[in-house]
Order: sequence, then structure tokens, then C-alpha cells
Amino acid sequence: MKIATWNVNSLRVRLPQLEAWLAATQPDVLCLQETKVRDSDFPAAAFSALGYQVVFHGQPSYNGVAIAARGALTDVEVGLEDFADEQCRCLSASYQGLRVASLYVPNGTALESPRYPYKLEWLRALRAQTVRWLSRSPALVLTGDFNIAPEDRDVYDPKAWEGSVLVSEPERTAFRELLALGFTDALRALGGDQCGFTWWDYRAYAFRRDQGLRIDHILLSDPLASACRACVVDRETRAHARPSDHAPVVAEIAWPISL
DNA sequence: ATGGCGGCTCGCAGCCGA
Repeated sequence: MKIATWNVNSLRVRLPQLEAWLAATQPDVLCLQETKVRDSDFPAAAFSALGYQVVFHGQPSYNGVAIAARGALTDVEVGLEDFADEQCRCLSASYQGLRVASLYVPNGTALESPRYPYKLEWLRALRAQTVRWLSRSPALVLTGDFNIAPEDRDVYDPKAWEGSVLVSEPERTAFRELLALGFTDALRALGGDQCGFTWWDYRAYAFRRDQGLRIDHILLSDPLASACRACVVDRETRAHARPSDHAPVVAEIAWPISL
């Protein structure tokens, strides 16, 4: 089973690319972030034309998450329980015995910004939600744009980024606390030291110079982690004309495990 | 070098992203 995540930075703009990518990559499950489209405008027909079911949770201009799959998505849940959020950043569903969450963690803007404590609160709520998800489904995938570079080696210039949003210690601690619930960072585990970045600034030729960050993640709960065969960043897609600033990440999992 | 690019909107300037 192929599970992928991609922050498309506007589904409307990226739809032709996404259609080509789906046809070529054929993931079983794809989680999308920053769709930036309200539900009434969601291009669901484009997905069904390619044989995908899709569920979505969006708003105009900002945020927006979706999950597409080659079969039925059930028990669809919007947002995080016990955390009232006007922003569309979390959508989860079950597929073939898996629970999958498409996450767009707040950016935080800057440590001094009111958006930074919101980010930390959001991460706290995600952790609480993850405990609940795990109690219902041991096979859990948390994936999306976490807006956290877990370690210095996930940053092209750690010195320049030191102490700023995306790398600050409270965020990294929150990320580690999530992992400590029983998850493996699939890209780091399967890609090793050379796993690369997932986001590059549009400005200053950042992609050409490989000045990026690794902030998009696929976290696999224990039963899935042991079944994971590969996890890669699709850099080629970031190199296309008019790209998203994020590359897709794709994991290959031997699932369902036949008992 | 705090800009730069690119996406969005009751739009043509200002916001947000990472």
C-alpha cells in the first residue's frame, strides 16, 4: 500500500499537476494540505474520474485538508475533539483497517506572534487526539505538513534558523512527545541521513540551491512502522513548472498484513 | 541582504506562508 502526503498550496492552481501525479504515482491513500478551497467548490469530480474517493474539509484562502483513496473512506472525522478550531487543519478517516489523519499544523509565524501559542495548543490537542485514535485503531498514520523540522539536520542552515519558528525547542519537544506515543518518522527511518528536505522557499532560488527544510512527515504507529518498506521525497514534482513549495512524500507499506 | 515568490481576496494592496 502506498500512502502519500502533499501540501499543494492551492488545489485549484495545482489540480492539473495533481491529476498527472495521481495517474503516474497511483497512491492508495493521499493526504492533501493547503487546498485553500471551500467545500462547495471542491473539485471532487476530478478525483472520481481517476478512480479516487475523496473527503475534504476546507475554507476560502487559507488552510484546508483532504484525503483521497482508491476505495471507501469511512468514519470521517473533522478537526480535533475538545479543540474548537475555526481553521480547517485536521481530517481523519479509516481505510482498509487503517486510521489516517491529514494534518496541517499551524505555522506559528514567529515566536512573538499570538499564532505561536496557538500552534503549541494545537499540537497539545493533536497529542490528546492521537491517544484517542490509537485506543480505537492501533494502525494509525499521522501525516501532513507539521511545520516542524525535528532536528538540525532537517534544516539547510541551522545557524540561520536557530530559535525561530519551525525549529524552536517547544515545537520539537511537541513533535518528540508525539513520536513517544509509539510512532516512527518514516522518512527519517527509511531514508536515513540522505532523506532530504520537503519544502523549499519560492524565493532566492532555494530549490535550485537545495536550501530547504524537512517539515512534511509520515508518522507510522508501531504495527505499520515494521511493515514500512520505503519512504521517499518526490523532488521531481517540486522541480516542475509552477510547483507547490512542498514536495510530496510517499511511503510504501506491506499492508494489509496477512495473518 | 528582513528582500525575494506565490497564493489568496466582496481584489488591483495587503495578508499569509515557512
